[in-house]
This record gives sequence, structure tokens and C-alpha cells, in this order.
Amino acid sequence: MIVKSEALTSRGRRTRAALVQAGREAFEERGYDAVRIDDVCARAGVSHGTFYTYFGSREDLFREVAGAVVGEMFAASVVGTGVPEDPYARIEAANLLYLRAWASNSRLVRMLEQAATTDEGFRELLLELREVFVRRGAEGLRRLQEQGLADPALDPRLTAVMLGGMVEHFAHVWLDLGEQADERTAVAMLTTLWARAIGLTPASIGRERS
Amino acid sequence: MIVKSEALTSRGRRTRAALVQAGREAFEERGYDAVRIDDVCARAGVSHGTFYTYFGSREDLFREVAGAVVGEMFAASVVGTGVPEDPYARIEAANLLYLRAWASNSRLVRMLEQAATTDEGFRELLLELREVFVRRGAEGLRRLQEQGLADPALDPRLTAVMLGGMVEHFAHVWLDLGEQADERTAVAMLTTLWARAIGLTPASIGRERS
Amino acid sequence: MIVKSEALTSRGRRTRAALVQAGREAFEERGYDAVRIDDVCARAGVSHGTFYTYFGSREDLFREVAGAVVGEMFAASVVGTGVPEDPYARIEAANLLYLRAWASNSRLVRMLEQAATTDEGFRELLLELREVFVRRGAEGLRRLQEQGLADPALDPRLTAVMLGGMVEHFAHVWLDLGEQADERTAVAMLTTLWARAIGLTPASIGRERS
Amino acid sequence: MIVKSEALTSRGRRTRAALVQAGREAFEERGYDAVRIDDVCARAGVSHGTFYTYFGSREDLFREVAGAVVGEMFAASVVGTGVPEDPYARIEAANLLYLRAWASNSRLVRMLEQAATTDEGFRELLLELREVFVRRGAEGLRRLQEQGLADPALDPRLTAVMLGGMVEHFAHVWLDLGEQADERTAVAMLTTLWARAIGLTPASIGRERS
DNA sequence: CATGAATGAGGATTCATTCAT
DNA sequence: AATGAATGAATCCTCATTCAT
Repeated sequence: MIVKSEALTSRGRRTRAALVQAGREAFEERGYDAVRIDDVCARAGVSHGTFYTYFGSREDLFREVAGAVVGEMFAASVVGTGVPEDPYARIEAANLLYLRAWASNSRLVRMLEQAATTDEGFRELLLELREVFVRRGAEGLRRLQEQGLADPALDPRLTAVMLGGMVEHFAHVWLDLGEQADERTAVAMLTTLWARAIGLTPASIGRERS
Repeated sequence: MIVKSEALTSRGRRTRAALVQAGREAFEERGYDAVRIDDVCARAGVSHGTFYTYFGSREDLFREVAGAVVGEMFAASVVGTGVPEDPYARIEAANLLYLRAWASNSRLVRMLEQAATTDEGFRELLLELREVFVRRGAEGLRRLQEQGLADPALDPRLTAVMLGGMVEHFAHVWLDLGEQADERTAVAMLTTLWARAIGLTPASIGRERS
Repeated sequence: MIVKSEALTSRGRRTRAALVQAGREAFEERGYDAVRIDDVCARAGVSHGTFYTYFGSREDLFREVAGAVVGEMFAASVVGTGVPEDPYARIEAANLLYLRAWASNSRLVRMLEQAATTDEGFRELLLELREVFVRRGAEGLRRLQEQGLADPALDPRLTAVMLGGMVEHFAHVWLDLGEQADERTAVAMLTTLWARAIGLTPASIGRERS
Repeated sequence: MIVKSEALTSRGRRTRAALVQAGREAFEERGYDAVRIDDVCARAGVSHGTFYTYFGSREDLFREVAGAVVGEMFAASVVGTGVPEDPYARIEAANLLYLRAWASNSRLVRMLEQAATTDEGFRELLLELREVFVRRGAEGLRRLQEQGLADPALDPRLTAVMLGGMVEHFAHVWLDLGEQADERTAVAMLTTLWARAIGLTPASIGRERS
């Protein structure tokens, strides 16, 4: 079902936003299947009837929440101004953003993964999300290859999938499974492994620890 | 309450095994929350009353299934006889086993991850599973470092977590999300990235494509 | 509580009429119990809050619609000018009007019947409706009996109830249940059966097929 | 959904029958739309969960009830042994059965009519029910025509539809709408009208009041 | 041991109705 | 007059679990 959102008064918009926010928190805390619609309503301070004014089902709400999360991750992944010139530093900056983006939404993304196994729409959203990060990684590598700074034999996409996966997965074991590490060390390590894996040339690597 | 196999007649043992098998298939196909006890019983060809002769709840059954899966993965992760001497080939062999082990149980492991967010017992099982692979990776790296074949500055455990995560995660995107790659290429790529990341010395890398 | 038209502005009268019309269509199409107040409002192009400005409930609305339908049927049942002198032709003309009147409101009349099982008010309206047709039929028969053209032994009311029922019921099976017949044939047949049943004398019947 | 009825134990059969009986009474008393599943369960003395062991929905239950009613009407419509030889008496006997069959199930048949407007399955059941009575009437007429006792010009089916409708409809107004008449008078009247309408020859009619 | 009938807590959903704007 | 957001009573339906046979 299509999420209802057209033509709302400001009061309506507020209520709707409260439901989305409450839903997001509930999903985070309890996981998709444990969330009861009445929980969300109680959290948002509305009656359960009101829920159905804005959403047709829990899935509808999750669609909305997932969309918002993906949007935020897109926004967060954009390397802002002041990109360093040094390739190594650039990889490091990207990894920091990458790690944070996935870490701060770890639970919801995994719920999206779960939903994707059942629902085609969620699957597409998930693939779209991954694609953004994969593409960014692949393009970064291609640029380095063109500059003669990285191994030209590597397939950019597959490399990006694998190394990106390393970052994503680390975000998960780090935050969800309690693997001990401080962020600085983690990012440094991920960057070292990434840089070496793509064969970033010694000239750059030389600056690694300076 | 799980009735253990030991106390059962052979008929009982057969029924129990049928339930575990049916449960495993059902979990694989539909995901934890979507599995109804009746589904499992129908698949096993027993009445739902019988289920409670052997298991106290769906969670009990899943515990059993998860235990079996983890056991299989342990077994599968053991590099058998005829380990190559060449470090690169050894990494490659390990990666192949690693990839296959995770790929063939991807769905169930992710269910275990999900269950781990709620249930302490499952969390421990999951950590135990990961630990086996992390340890194996860390020890391999430590040996290479001792032999002077890998960068001695790398923290073995963290490196193993990250590079192991790369393999695990690739298994997931490859099989569950449809990322295109054939196994041979994937393993070669994972091995290249892994070897370079740990700074496997040129001597070995030189043999990479021979 | 029904707000009557008299106290309304012209805008109000228009809105009210739109609701009645929309309700009539909705009842026709979906049946009493399946009609939601929101359906009616949507069809009338007003918000559901507005409904309660004019009607207190769905039943109120149906009361209005039923009243309008009954009124139309009364009007339609009046044999207009140019009544034929020939008794047979007169019966035929009446049957045609009768058939059309019931056929064109078949669904709503049956809803009224349904409503009548529960609600005394609807029951009275229904009885009133039937009474008009029964009386007309009974009077027609009495006149023929007085003229010596019909069997004087027949009880006029009971005869009218039964033969009128034949027409009503045929209207239903013809239009609602798909019994095949063209209007001309149906009316001819109903008239033949009616005329013979009351023993319309040969003098008249002789003209039947001329 | 298909009604579940296969492979029941005797206890199950008893429970199921209790639900059907309770449903029948509830439908009779309150009408389809007013029947709550819990009402039926309370009446049958079972919990509402049990209802769903045997039926998937209220509609399913009604299907069953309607089927039973139609079956009974079929059985009741069969003119038993000792059929009179006299055509008039035969029509009278048939009308008595006809009237009783429809009168005793008037409410449920009208519910079936209502259901038929929405559901194809119910429509077919209704048409089947009508067809049995229509055919019986048409065949009776055809026999009389062959024996030269009834007007050979009448279309047997259409005549049966119309005169049968007269009986059906009278059953309704008599029992549901309170039209005053005792059964004996009603049957005599229906028979007189029916016999005359088909032009039953004076020879037979002569015996009418003997 | 196995069966399957019965139970009822739990949760989803609808929709008539109210009311502040 | 009209709006549409909010409400919550009323129902439906599922499914884990118990228990007599």
C-alpha cells in the first residue's frame, strides 16, 4: 500500500512525523518483528486509530523509516569541503564517514536487509543504498588507477564491494557485537588495509605514518 | 526444555531429527519470525502436539538448528590435509573454505545474528562462531609475521576481524544480494586483497599469478 | 436526527442533495451493509465531517433515500391519461407499469425489506409501499367483479397480493437473477396469467391475441 | 476459502455440527451482517479459536448453512408417495409443499439472495435452488399440456417462473410481512389462481369445489 | 509416543463519531 | 458550513500451548 501523505495540515504533518520518529526509535530498540503498532502510537502519544490515518500497516511505516535512514546515509556519505589532496588521507576521510554512517544506523540497515529477503521494494532500496557506496568506492579507485597510484589490474567494482564490505562489516561487529576498538585505531587500520590492498604506491604510503 | 536424544527410543529419535531438519529448512526458507510451529510439523509430517514432546518452543528448536549449523561451519573451516606450503596458496585455500562455509549458511547465520540481539544464549553462540574464524585468521597472520612474511606492525586480531569480515560480507552480498562474480574470481580477488593488505612479501606475491 | 432542507441555505441544500444522491448510488451498487459513510462522502465530494451536519447516521440517510424511492414508485404506478377501456388492455398497461416500477428499484426495495426486519420505521414504510400496489390491484379486481367480468368468488385483497407478488417477484428474477425474457413477452405473459387467474370473461379474453 | 471438514474425529464432528447449528440460528435471528463470530461460538459453547479450526470466516460458515438449507428444501420439495391422480389435487399438494418449503426458510433464503449479489458461489447456489423448483413446475405443466389439460400455447418455463414466483413471494409476505391468511385458505387460493392461469380444463376445475 | 481438539492471550484493523479550527 | 484529525469501541484473526484420548 502507498503511504498516505498528501495534503496534510500542519497538525497532520506533525502527527505523522511523530509517528515516523516513534517508529524509528521502536524499530531501533526492539527490532522489526517485536514492534507493536500500539507501542509506536503510545510513544508518539496518539491513539492507534490515528496510526491508520497515516499508514496502512507496520510495513508502511518501516518503508518510511527506511527511506529516511537511507536518505541520511546518502547525505552523510558525501565527503564535504576541504577534501585532502593526499590520496591516503582521502581514503582515511572516506573510511571515517563510511564507518560512522553504517555504525549509526547499523540496526536499521540490518532490519532493511531482513525485510529485503521478503519484499521486493525493500530489496531495491537496499541495493540502491549499497550501490551508492559501491560506486563511490569504485570511482575513487578508478581515479587512483588513472593517476598511476593504484594497481590497474584490479576490477574497480569488485574491489569496492569487497573493501567496502570490510568497513560495513566492521561497523557491525564493532558496535553490535562488542568487538573492542577505538574509532581512531579502527579507521587507521581500515585505511591501512584498504590502501595496501589496492596497492597504493609507496610514495603515498610513505606519508602514512609521518 | 529440550528433550535430549539420549533418552529417546529410536522412533523418538527419528521424529526429533525430522523436526530439526524440517525446522532448518523452514528457517532457511522463510526466516525466523515467519516460521510457524505448524509449518515445521507439517513439513516433518507430525502433529503439532508432537512438537512439544521434543521442544518447548520455537526458540528451543532454533537453538538446536543453530547449534548444528555452527558445528558444521566449525567442521568445514578446518583446512584439511595437504595444506600448501606457499603462504599465498594457503591464504587462498583458507579463503575458499571461509567463503563456502559462510555462503552455504548465510541465511541461518543472519538469523542467528538477529536472535543474538535479543537472547544472550544466541549471542554467545554467535560470538563463539566468530571467534573460531577470527582466531584462525589471527594465528595465521601471527605465524606469517614470525616468519617475516607479513607486516609485523599489524595487530593480528583486529586485522583478522577486518579481513575476515571482508570475506563474510562478500559471501552475503554475493549470494543474498546477487552481486555478480564466479567463485574462482571472487576467491582470487579476496586473496589478492588479503595478501596485499597484510603486506605479504614480494617473494610470495611474485608467485601469485604463476 | 435529520436536518430538514427547509432550514438550509441554498448551499446547504445542494450539499444535502448531493449526499442523498451519492447515498442512493452507493446503496444500489454495494448494498446497505457494505456502504461506508466515507464512501458516500467521497462520492458526494464532501468531507465526512460534513455528513453529520445533515444526517445522524447511515440509517438516517437510508431513510431519506428509501423515502425518495417509495415516492418515485408511487408516482410511477399511477396509470396516466388514456386508460384503455378494454379490461385486458388495462391489466396489461398496469402490469407494464408495475414491472417497470419494481424492476427499476429492485435493489433498493430489497434493501428496504432487509431493513424492515430490524427497524419498525422501515417496516412501516415497506408496508405502506406494498399497500398502495395491493390496493390498486384489489380495487381493479373489485371493479371487474362488479361489472361481472371477473370471478366474484375471489377475495380481492388476497388475489391482489398473490398476483401482484407474481409481478414483483418476476421483476426480481428477471433483472437480478438473469432470467431471460424480453419485456414485451414478459408483460404479455404476466397479463395472460393474471387475466385467466381472475377468470376474466371470454368476451375480453377473445381479444387477447387479436 | 474451502471449508475444512476432512478427517474429523467424532468429537470434531460434533463441534463442527454445533457451530453450523448455532450459526444457522444466529443467522435466522439476527441476519447475516449482524452475526458476530463470537456470538456463534458462545451459542455453540466453544471458544472463538475453535471456530477457526473448522471455518475460515463467517462467509464460510454461511456457505455451509446455506448448503444445508438448500438441501433440506430439495428434500422437502419432493412430492412423496400417494400423489393424487387428479391434476388439480396434484397442483394443490405441490403448492402446499412449495409454500411450506419457502416459508420455513424464508429468512435464510433471503440472506442467500443478498449474498448472491456479491458472491458468485452463492449466486450459483441460489440459481440451482430456484432451478429445481422452476423445473418441477415446468415439467408438471408440460405433462398437463401433453394430456390436453392445459393451454398448449404457454411457455412452460416462463409460466413456472412466474407462478412459482407467486408462491414464493406469497410465502414471504405472509410470514415475514404479516399478511393475514391461514394456510388452508392460502393454498386453496394459490391453487385456484395457478390452475386457472394455466387454463386447466373445466373437467378438472369442475371438481375444484366438490 | 502421537494425536488433534480446544483454548485464549495478543495484536491488527475498521469505521462511526466527535470536535477544534 | 465545511473540514479533516483524532478517538476508541468493536471485531476479526492468528497461533503458541495444553491436555484428554
